[in-house]
Amino acid sequence: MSTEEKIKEAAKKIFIKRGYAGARMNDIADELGMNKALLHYYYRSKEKLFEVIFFEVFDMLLPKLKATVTTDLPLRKKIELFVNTYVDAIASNPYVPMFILHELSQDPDRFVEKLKRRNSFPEIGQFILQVIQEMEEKNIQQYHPFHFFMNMISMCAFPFVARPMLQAVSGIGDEHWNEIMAIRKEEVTRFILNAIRI
Amino acid sequence: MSTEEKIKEAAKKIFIKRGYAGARMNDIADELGMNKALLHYYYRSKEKLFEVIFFEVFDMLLPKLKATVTTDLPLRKKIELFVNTYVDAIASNPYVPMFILHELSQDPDRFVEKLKRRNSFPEIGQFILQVIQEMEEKNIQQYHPFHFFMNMISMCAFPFVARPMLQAVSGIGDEHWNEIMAIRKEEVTRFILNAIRI
DNA sequence: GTCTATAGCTGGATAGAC
DNA sequence: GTCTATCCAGCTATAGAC
Repeated sequence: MSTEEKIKEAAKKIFIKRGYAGARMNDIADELGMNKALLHYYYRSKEKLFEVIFFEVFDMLLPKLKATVTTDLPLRKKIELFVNTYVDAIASNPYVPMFILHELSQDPDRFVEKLKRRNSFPEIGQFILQVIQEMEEKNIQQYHPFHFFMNMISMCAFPFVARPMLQAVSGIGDEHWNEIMAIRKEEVTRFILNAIRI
Repeated sequence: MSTEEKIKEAAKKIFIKRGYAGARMNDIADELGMNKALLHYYYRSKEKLFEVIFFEVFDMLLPKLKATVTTDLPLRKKIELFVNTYVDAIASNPYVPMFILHELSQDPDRFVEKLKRRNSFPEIGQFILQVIQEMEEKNIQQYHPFHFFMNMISMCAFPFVARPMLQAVSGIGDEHWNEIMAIRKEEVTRFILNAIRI
C-alpha cells in the first residue's frame, strides 16, 4: 500500500471516530508513526483530506442503493434486496453511518450540496409510487408511503449508529453482538413483509 | 430567565448544532450578545458547561422511557405507550438524538460511564422477557427479541437523526415534514402491531 | 455581575534540511 | 519523499477595571 493510501486509511479511521472537528492531524500521523508534515505533502490541507474520504465513503454506498431502488422487481423482492444490500454494505463498513451523521449535523446544507454534485443520489420517487400502487390494489396494508420508507431505512441503519448505546442498555458483549447482527437482514425483511401483509 | 439559565440554553443550542469539539465558547457568547468571560464566570470551563447540559438532556428523556418499559401493561399496550412516549419526547426536542450520537461517537466508554452513574438507565430485561413469553404462547410472530426491540427503537429515533438527509433524498420541505411527523406515532405503532400479529 | 484585554496553549500549515 | 523546526491563527481561560 502506498503512503498516500495508508494516510487515507488512517485518516478515515480518525475522522470517523472523532468527526471532522474532533480529529487532529497529529492523531492521524501518530496512527501511522509518521509526521504530520507528510499529510500536508500528500493532501495539502485537513479539509482536502477529509473531502477525499467523504466522497470515497459515499461512492461505495450510494450507487448500490440507487441500483436496488430503481430495479424492476416486484415490491416484496425489492424490499428484500434493499434490506440485504443496505445491511451488508453497512455491516462491512459499520462506521459509515456514524461518519455520515457526524458531518451531516455540522452543516446540513453544505453536506447535502456536496452529495448532490455526485449524481449517485438515490431516486426514491419510483419506489414510493410502486408502494402506492400496491396499496391501491389492496395487495398490502395501507401506510403513509414515506413513513413506510423511513421505517425501512431506520431499521437498516440505526443499529449501527447506536451500537454502543444499545450494547450498554442491553448488556450484550461484542462477540454476541456480531452473532446477532449476522441474522439482522433476515429478521428485518421478515418484519417488514409481515407488517405489510393483508 | 436568569443569566445562568440563558447561558445554558444558548450553550445547548450550540453544542447540539456543532458537537462538543466543534462548539466555540465565542459562538455561545455571541448567541447571547454577551462576553465569553461570563460563561467562565458561571460555569468555570467548557467541559463543565457541557456536562450540565448533557445530564439535563438525559434527565429529561431517560426516566420517562424507563417508566414505560417497566409498567405493568399487556405487551401491545406497552408497545403503543413506548412509541408514543419516545416519539413525543423527541419530537419536542428533536435535536436530542443528534446530540446524543455526537457525543456517543467521541468516546463511547466515557459516555456510557457517565450515563450509568445516573440510575435512570432503562432496564429492558423485563420487556424482553415479556416479548419472549408472548412468543412462546404463540400470541405473536416469532422474532429474535433483541431485533424486535431494536426495530422499535430504530423507527422512533432514526428519522429525527437523519432528518436533513431524508428531506434531501425525498425533496420534502419543512412544513410538509412537520405534518408528516405529526402522524408518525400512529404509523409506527400500527406497523409494529401488524408485524407481530399471527 | 459584566466587560476589556491578554496570557497561554493547541493544532493546522509551511520552510528548509536531508 | 520524509523529517525537524517553527510560524501563526484561533481558542480556552484568567486578570483586573468598572
